[in-house]
Amino acid sequence: MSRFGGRLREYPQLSIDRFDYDNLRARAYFLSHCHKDHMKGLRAPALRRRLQSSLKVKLYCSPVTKELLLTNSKYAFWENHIVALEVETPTQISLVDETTGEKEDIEVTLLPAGHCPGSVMFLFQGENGTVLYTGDFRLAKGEAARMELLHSGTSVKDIQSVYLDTTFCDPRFYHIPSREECLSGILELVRSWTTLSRYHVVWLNCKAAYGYEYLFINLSEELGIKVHVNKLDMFKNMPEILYHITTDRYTQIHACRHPKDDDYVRGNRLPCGITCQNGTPLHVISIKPSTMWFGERIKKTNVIVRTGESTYRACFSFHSSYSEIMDFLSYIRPVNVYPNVLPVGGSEDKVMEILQPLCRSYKRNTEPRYKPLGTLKRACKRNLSDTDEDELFDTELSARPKIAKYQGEESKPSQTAQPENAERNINESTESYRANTAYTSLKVDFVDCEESNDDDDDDDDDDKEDDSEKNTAQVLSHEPDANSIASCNGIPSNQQESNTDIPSWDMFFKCNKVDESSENEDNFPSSADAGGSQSLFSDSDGVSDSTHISSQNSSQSTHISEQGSQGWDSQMDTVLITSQERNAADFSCFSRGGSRTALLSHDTPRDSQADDSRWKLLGQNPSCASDVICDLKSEDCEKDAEAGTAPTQDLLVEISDSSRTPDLELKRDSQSSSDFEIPLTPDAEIPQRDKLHYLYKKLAAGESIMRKNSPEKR
DNA sequence: GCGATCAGTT
DNA sequence: CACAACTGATCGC
Repeated sequence: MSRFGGRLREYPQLSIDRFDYDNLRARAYFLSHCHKDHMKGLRAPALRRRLQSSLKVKLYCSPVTKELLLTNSKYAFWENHIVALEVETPTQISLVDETTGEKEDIEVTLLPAGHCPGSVMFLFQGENGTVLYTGDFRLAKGEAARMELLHSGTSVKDIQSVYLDTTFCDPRFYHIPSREECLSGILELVRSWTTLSRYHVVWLNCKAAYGYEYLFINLSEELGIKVHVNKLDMFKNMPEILYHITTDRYTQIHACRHPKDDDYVRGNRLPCGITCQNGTPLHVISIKPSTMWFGERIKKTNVIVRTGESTYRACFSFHSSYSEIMDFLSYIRPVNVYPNVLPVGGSEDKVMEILQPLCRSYKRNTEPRYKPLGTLKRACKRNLSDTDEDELFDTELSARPKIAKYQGEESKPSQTAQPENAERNINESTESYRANTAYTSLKVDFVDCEESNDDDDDDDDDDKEDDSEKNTAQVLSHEPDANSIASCNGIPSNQQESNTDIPSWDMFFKCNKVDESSENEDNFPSSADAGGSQSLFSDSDGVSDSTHISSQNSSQSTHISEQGSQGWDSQMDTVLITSQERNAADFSCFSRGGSRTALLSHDTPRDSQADDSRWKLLGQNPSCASDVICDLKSEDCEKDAEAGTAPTQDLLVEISDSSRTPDLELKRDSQSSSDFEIPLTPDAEIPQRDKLHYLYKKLAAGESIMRKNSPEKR
């Protein structure tokens, strides 16, 4: 929850996302998105009075945010004071003090934030420097590098300060599965249930906030089932969304709410009141979107967890993970950074310890030489291409490559950020700090790959969380490795980036990233094991697994079939889908295909240019580049998709997928995995071109390999 | 009576 | 698991 006071140090005459106290005297207001914690004071009598006596005070926001706001009658009085600014369109605004006549101009640019429909970041440029207020955001790694308006030419703009969404700025939240991974997991779960009969329905236990729309859209598009919601008038002018939601209760997917909805659902009644259709009782399962995170080393990657007989928890996050935040900030490299949010158990000091080393102001102290201003520069297109190549060959650690790229491209690569960080840290003296920061950027990407070396430390953290799993965890751990490796090899990474570009909901949000981590729910030995084996690449397991898995699958299928009761409870409970799996699974295909199309403009059937713009408003714009990559990916995806088994099987399939994934990969993986858990094997780290080529060929041939999504991160 | 705040719940 | 919201109690204008 935002605790930002509303004003920037550099431009105190503006108020952003806060409208009370001193903000009542602002010369201009800005609203990043329509969540209540960013709207404090927005409908207070005091502000309302001020508007009535002012001709010049305006509230600036994205077109979508304006629409959502004005649909609520409580904010209707803003109607003549709201100015919708197109996303990614620099706009000059005159700030006039109505009492003194004093005037100042400032340029503001809205950038897609990927948090919820209409969410944006504000980039201000004026006399006191360039300042970026992120609002709440979820951007996958590398996305900042693709935002042209954050650049001047091929380099990142000189940004004085960043006011940052630090919701998950804690190493504990190192990794959060990508939107795609989460979406694919949910999709397959919903598919598996709703295909059992028309009386099998799913209730998505979403809170009232905006932000789940892309989930509804994707489920609707993939399954052909509209989502029941309480109201949809706020989307009346957003056909892309409107088309996929309904107020007709007789649909198989519900996201409706009721004060006692949990009780209702427990009683097999939907929040909208229905319990049966055509005299036939409904079979309801509930899926609660919630944030799941994984430490750097965590191995499990389940994005769906069964929490009861008919209840599930699905990974979902509106905010960037720790590694995403670090990637973002390390790319921007502002002079200063200010947290907008205090992480749950954290203090401002702690957050600053993590963030400051990534700022230029901090650097100076320790190392002047290392990244002077603007080291991170990366053109969009370039990035993509670079990434591809790099990933493929660069090496080993996808992560490094990235960093290297960022910094390296311009300044010489001599050393990456690490040195600096390390030094700084030392100076600063904070250890934890060091660990966090130093690695963060780097690790993020490669942790898995390369690092078998480094990580040890990190791992520890993860372990805490994972504890329960342990044994399984180990197995699982392999998985991550595999992934990482794979990614390292480059394929995944490429995919990732491309993915980022591609995802269908891109329009809405950019996602990307994939990782592997794993997590959760432990317990189910059998399932867990399976999971472990699942690792796409996981090697050794792979073989045995497949068998094993198959059994599980069957169990799952059973489960899914509904009653589950028997066999699966024990095994299934926890189950579920690992991110990896998903990646491999169709979803990735879809997303890519879709996204890609989206970019191309197929995306949604109706998308046309107009739509595109709208989507941008909603969340993000299709990233610029990706095309080439996208294509490649898409192909892969398609192939994969084809290869993919029947939809219903997905859950099962996914698991199996991982297992089946490819021997080839397994080999590597095995190495990698072994590296991970055990010592490092140098070999493992360094991908070899031959292998890479081999894998590529396979991909080209449509043969299964690793999942494509996995990519980005490492 | 309305609004803001806080605690508790989901 | 955290989040964004809602509910209800309390307090002040």
